[in-house]
Amino acid sequence: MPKPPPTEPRKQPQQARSRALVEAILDATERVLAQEGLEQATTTHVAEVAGVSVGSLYQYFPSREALLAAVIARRVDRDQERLMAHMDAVCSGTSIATILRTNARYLVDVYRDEPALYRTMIGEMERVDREERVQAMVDDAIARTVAMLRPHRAALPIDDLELAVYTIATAQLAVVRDAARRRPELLRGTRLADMLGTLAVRFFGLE
Amino acid sequence: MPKPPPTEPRKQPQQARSRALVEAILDATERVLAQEGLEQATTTHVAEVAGVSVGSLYQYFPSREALLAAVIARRVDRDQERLMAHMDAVCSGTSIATILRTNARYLVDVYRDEPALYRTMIGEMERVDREERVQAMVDDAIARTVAMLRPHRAALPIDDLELAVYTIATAQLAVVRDAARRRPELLRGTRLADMLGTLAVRFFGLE
Amino acid sequence: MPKPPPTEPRKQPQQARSRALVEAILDATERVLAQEGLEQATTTHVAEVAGVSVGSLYQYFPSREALLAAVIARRVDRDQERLMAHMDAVCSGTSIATILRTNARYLVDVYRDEPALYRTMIGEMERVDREERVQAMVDDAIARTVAMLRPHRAALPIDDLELAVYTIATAQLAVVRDAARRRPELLRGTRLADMLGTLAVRFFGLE
Amino acid sequence: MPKPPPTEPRKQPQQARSRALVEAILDATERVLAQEGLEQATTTHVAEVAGVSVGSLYQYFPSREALLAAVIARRVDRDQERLMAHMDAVCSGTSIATILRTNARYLVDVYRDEPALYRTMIGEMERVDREERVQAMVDDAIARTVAMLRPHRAALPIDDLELAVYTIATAQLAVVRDAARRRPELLRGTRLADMLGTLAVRFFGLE
DNA sequence: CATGAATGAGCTTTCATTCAT
DNA sequence: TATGAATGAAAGCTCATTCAT
Repeated sequence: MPKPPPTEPRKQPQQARSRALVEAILDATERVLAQEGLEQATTTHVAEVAGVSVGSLYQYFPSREALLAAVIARRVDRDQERLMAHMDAVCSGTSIATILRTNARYLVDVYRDEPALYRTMIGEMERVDREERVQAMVDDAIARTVAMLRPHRAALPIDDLELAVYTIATAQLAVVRDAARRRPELLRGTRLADMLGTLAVRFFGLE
Repeated sequence: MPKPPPTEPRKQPQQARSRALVEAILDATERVLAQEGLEQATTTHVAEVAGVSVGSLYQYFPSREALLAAVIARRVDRDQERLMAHMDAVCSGTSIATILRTNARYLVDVYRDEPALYRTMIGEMERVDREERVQAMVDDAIARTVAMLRPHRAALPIDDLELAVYTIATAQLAVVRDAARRRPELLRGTRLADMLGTLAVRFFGLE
Repeated sequence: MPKPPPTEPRKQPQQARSRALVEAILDATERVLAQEGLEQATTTHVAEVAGVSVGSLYQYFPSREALLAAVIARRVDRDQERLMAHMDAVCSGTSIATILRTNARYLVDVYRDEPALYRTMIGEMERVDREERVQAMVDDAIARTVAMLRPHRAALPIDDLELAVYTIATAQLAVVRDAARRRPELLRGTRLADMLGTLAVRFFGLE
Repeated sequence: MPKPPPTEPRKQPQQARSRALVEAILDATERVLAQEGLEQATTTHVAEVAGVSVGSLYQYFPSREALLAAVIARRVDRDQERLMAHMDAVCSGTSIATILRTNARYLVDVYRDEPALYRTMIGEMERVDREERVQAMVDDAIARTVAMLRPHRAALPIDDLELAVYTIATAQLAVVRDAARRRPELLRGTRLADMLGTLAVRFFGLE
């Protein structure tokens, strides 16, 4: 039997060639996940789609599990980067209400591109890398928002600020994910983003 | 085929026995899903845990897929029943705000019992029974809420009532599910339920 | 695991009821073999078609193997009876050529009724009951024919009479079986029977 | 997929290796069929006997069915080749009687080598590859013989030439097969072949 | 390093057979 | 005795993983 699979990335590919290979494999995995689903994402098939051999795949990913984790990690990192960059850019010199509304709009943006991929991945996200990255990203976003709101705490009709931010963040994220899966058309326009902005703004009694 | 003896509740005994077996198998499946995850929910293992043979399992469920679908169906049916019963009971003679708050509390109740199970199941729910039950239940709940709010429409600071209710319902459900998965302790107290109630109430400008 | 299955008939059902049951089961088996094929002839399915429980089936047939053997045995016995009766009836007071021709016609008759059944059974016949009945029947028929021809031995252009009869008997049987499987329409008319008669007659230099 | 090095007989080495494996598996299957019978010819067991893993077996044969079909196909192809080569060689410049006799001898040759294998295979042949190869081979042989005899039609005491050839061909084939199964010793000498030759010759009134 | 044929544990599913009722 | 639910061995097949080339 195959040994219990390690999950850590096998190496840090520093060479450009390796990096390119890793990216190609991750891209192929995303493509398969998005178009054919989790069950079809076998190592052989992914390698095939990536145009490399299974052996090469295993050179960079010690197990299927690790491959899936890496796909998720990459997505999450990208999303986080975008989100954080956005929050940094926006956090200075605007009203909190505006910030909350812009954030909501941004969140919708992130999920708009690849609804099919997210549909498949969201389920796996929890399982594969639960404690690590996704968690961290969300928690980081929550922490930043808490930090942002803390100065205005007194003015807000909120007891437990941390819980409130967790609630609203989770709510927004979940609605976007649900829409990605079941109502992708909602991601196209502005209405959902507006609604999520309003949700936050009213929740914090800002309007 | 020989008939059962003409006196007696006809096939009650067999049916009772069968029913018990089916329940035992479903229970075992839930246990495995909750404690060991989807991949470990093999037909052999589930049968083992249920204390029956694989053969018996297949007597009642034509395939692994069908078994998983049945687990979900049972859960969803139960939850829906509880939720609907609750909504019926509550909808008369109280303020809308109170209704929204009570609903939130109830939603939390439903998910409190088996967080680990829902953690695993939620991913599968989409895949196995997406269009049918889960969908129907959520949509039904949304429809009821829309119906309830429509009379007060003019007073609400809401453009698209249907979208608003979808948003808030999805948000509440998702937060509860997320909590079930990642912060089960939140389901124990009242704070999360209160927060979700407040989320809805403020969103509809009712307070 | 099921024990190595016995093949002997479990009991000699002397009571009429039992006998009827056995016949019903054998009939059902033939029907299933003819219409659905060997693979579908599972014990459960046969029992179902026969309108009895599997348990009852096992009361009379100790194994599936035994059941199939019994079906074949019954067929063979019947065919043999018919054939022998025919040969007895025909053997007195006619020319050998006529006898051979009539035999051929009779052989075709036997296989005409249930081509689909024979199609399935012929393959099994060899396997299930090879040495016992089919063999015995053929050998008996050969012996009778040899006996019939021996007096005229001198007049026949044949060295090894036994081998010659084996050859012609096997040939006729095989052609009929092949026709039953692949050209059932040939069994309808007289042409095939005539041809087989001619085959024998000419082989023995009788015409 | 990376290309093989541009010099060298391209994929010859792999193909040679694969081919050897395929042959090994087919050989093993024949051995199992001959010595243990159809039911024992499970994919696992065949792989074991061939000294490869099940996985490898499935790399080359998509299913058990396909494996059995391949065994039969290989046998039939070989036999057909031999038979056709023989008929071509023999058909010029001899009397028809001689041709018929030689053919019979040849037919016996083909079945002499592996009686046990044929015993098992003959049953399967019908089922697995009925319409395709076996049929084609027999029909081809019949067609050739018909063609050969047609010029002498007037001289033959035969009405329906096609039916006559079908009859004699089927008869000869069946007798040989029956002998392969039940009287393998008959295949050793010349007597059976002579008898079958005589059968044909006399049937066509050639002697 | 890359390759992809080879491996084999383990999954889903079937069905002959038994035995408590 | 008849029943048919229960059993579990064993089949066909897949796919993550390895390693000789």
